[in-house]
Amino acid sequence: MAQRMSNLFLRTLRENPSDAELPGHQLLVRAGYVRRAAPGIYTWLPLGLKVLRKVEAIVREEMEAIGGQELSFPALLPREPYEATGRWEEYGPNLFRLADRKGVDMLLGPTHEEMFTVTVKDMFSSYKELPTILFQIQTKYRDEARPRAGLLRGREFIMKDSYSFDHTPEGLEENYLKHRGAYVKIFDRLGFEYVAVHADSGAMGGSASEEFLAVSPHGEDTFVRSPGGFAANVEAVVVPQAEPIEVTAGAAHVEDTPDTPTIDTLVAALNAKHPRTDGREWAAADTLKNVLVMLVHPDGTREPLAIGVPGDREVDAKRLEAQVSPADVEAFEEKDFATFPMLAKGYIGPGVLAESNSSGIRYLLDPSIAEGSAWVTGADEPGKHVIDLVHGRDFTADGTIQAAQIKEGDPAPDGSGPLTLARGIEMGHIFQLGTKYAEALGLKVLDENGKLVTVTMGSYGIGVSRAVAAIAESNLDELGLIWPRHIAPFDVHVVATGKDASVYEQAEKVVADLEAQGLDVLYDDRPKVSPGVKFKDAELIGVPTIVVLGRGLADGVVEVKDRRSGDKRDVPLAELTQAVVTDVRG
RNA sequence: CGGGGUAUGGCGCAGCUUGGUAGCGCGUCCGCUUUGGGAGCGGAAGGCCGCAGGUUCGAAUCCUGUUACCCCGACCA
Repeated sequence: MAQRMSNLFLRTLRENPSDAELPGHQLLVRAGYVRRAAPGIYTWLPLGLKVLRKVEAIVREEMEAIGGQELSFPALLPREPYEATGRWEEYGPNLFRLADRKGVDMLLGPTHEEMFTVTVKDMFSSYKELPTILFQIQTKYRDEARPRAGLLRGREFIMKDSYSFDHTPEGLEENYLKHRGAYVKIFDRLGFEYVAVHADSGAMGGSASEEFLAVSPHGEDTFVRSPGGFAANVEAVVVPQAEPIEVTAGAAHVEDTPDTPTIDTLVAALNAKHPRTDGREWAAADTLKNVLVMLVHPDGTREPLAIGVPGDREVDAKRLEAQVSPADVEAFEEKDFATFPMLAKGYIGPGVLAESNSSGIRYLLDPSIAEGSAWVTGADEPGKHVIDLVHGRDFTADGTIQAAQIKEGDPAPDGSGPLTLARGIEMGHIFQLGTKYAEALGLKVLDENGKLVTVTMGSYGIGVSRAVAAIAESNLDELGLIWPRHIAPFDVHVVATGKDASVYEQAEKVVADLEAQGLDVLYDDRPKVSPGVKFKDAELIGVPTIVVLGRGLADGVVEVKDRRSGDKRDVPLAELTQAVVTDVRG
């Protein structure tokens, strides 16, 4: 049955809600698709639910096409499996915890690795039952410190998560590639620009890992692309180790550089008081900045770490976190400086850093810092810097770390040219998890030789509700949403205008004919609503084809509008159904 | 957790400086008119002004405290 606007549970808003920021999210609220119930928690109204179901259907189809079997775990989970893997503790405040009436700890599932693993363990005991792909499309809960951007980062959200189970690395690889193929098909169908990037597998462990990012300036992830087609999340970019260069600098010498605690002030002072002899000016890139952070390991122990990067770069917090995971990174505070009196804040240099020096603090360098290169850096005394300090000659570090900020124009790891930076929204993540959870929960099967082997797993996620938001963000104009056809809540939006009863009678026939062709029709039958309101609502709601019955009927024609292009054409009544079917089905 | 901002009817906002009957637009309901670009006129319903204390004859408004929400950052498969 066609959905009549007179009977649709919908209220469109003329003005943007004050708590919505992103254009797509504003429109989803204004057009009556979703409504905020609590911070980061949204109600799916009828229109929104129809869209969500369509996205789910696409994901489900492609998962089934690679042999995935759907199941559904509870959202409300027992503590025990999460205790066994350590995540009851590790997840920290992001985990929604609750207790039942007997005081037994429960949680709302933030992700379901444990449940999949435990369930497969309960049911399988032989390699003959592998490989298996299981998936669910399910509501997840994470008590994010700061939910934002509507559906893009909520505390309740819908995710497809699947897991593959194999007893050999080859099997895992194969399932990983199957998922990769399915993901390409899914994202090709969803209707936003996306890019698959190399990712950091981070705290989840595992090796091969790729993220599918929706390209968007509103994204929270930064990724790089090279002219040669290399693409990676900045967290996963590996800066190559610079080749040693010939030492050309003279002997290192300490100079007075009063009041130069920052790179900017240092560079200015150098150019004023200690100009270079080769004719060019000092630049931030000539300086070596030594940044101190405090690592907090999962067992609670704290370890200071010094990172040396060229002065024209920051330490990228996300890259650093990815490198030191599972440890957390905290700021190096005044009280920490107090315990290391040899550290002169603002003038810290390699002279006291490294495990073999007075501070004993582990000192890691950015790999772009070549052996033989000369630097201006802190002399470990307030108001003093050392010039021409040469890496390998005058100082050494304990190793290197991939933590420096990546900049637009940096050379690409594949050697194809300069990197470009862009932002993206993480829509999917696939990675080879390996045995982390199987090990922790004892998921083993008997192999061909009758020996117990730990099952190796792959983990694959897609943000389903986030996908709805991403589609909205990339399919809109100043008038409203513009859904891709296979995502739209309806195939066609029929608008009857005017007060003449014959228009509505004709519209009923048109609607019936379109439905007879199998189309899903939204019919604006509201009798006392002015045409302008109906047009605005239709544009806001964003069904891709809009059929308008009104004044043209006198000449036997009906207007067919393409929402995306704005093109309008008059079609004779007799040809209308066929014309619309052609538009909708391509 | 740091910084900034806001809490007044379903939505968007004004009023607060200088205390004195709680207002506007949109939406909703009734009537008449109107019907190709968010209609007009007339009528109506709907608000413990976030919460708690305090000052005052009197507090949306002043004072103290508190909570919530939004934005930026930190954080975040």
